[in-house]
Amino acid sequence: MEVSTWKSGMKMDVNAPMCPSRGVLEHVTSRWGVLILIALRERSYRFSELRRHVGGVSEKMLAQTLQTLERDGIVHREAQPVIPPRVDYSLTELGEEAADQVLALARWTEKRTEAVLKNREKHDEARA
Amino acid sequence: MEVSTWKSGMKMDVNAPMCPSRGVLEHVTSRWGVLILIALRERSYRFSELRRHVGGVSEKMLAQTLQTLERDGIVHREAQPVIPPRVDYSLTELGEEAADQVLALARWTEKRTEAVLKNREKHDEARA
DNA sequence: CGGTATCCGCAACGATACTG
DNA sequence: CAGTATCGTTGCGGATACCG
Repeated sequence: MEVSTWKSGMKMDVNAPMCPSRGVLEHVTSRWGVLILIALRERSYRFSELRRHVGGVSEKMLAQTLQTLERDGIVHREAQPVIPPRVDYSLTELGEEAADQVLALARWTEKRTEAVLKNREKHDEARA
Repeated sequence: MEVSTWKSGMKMDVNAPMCPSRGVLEHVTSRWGVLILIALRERSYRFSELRRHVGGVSEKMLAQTLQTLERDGIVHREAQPVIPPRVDYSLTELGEEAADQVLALARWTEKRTEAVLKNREKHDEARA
């Protein structure tokens, strides 16, 4: 598995990585990207609905993350020309594949969170 | 899948989330966490070796990320009392599980990066 | 070699106000 | 309702220096 193409002496611009897959990976593993993918895997959501379902995300970050994922062809945006406006977000086929992977990771995390918490306690008291 | 326990009107502190699994998820999906897990899944690495293998990471961020993952019980740190110092990093059992999930996601990303790039082009020219 | 400590700039982020 | 615009802050992350 190729992780990097960086060589010492090269100028490394992380936001325009020579390894473009790293950029894609960062989009789907981004803080809100992960939660959006998991939510949309169940069903499509409207903007505000999604904002409520994913707790703690600002309007700005939700819009921004959705735009990024739409540009990547992972999220599909369907705006209906009605008043008041109605916009539905859903996963593309590509997005469903991504969401499956992300969900597997999230499920593992949930299953193992208790173990991680125990480890933190042990580690902290060992240090004290 | 429970994504959030946030309710409107609650004070939401994202760094001490009511849903602790979100914190764990953010550690393993963090920018360098992902790449470290993938590297360590192959074999154990020494500090500088790991730094070279994961291109573009600063000493500070590498140390910081490793400490976080060690505290979570995902990475094992073994320091040998020799001169010059030698420290090896490897995955715990918990870490191997995590790395498997992350690797699956990374593999998917690599397989689909081309498709994403095409989508970006189409999306950008549609906007122009 | 394998870190820690310190400084600091800048992009990311959140809150708020506003618009179609 | 579904965003954009603006602004203020924060904390991520790089650079550098130093230590055991």
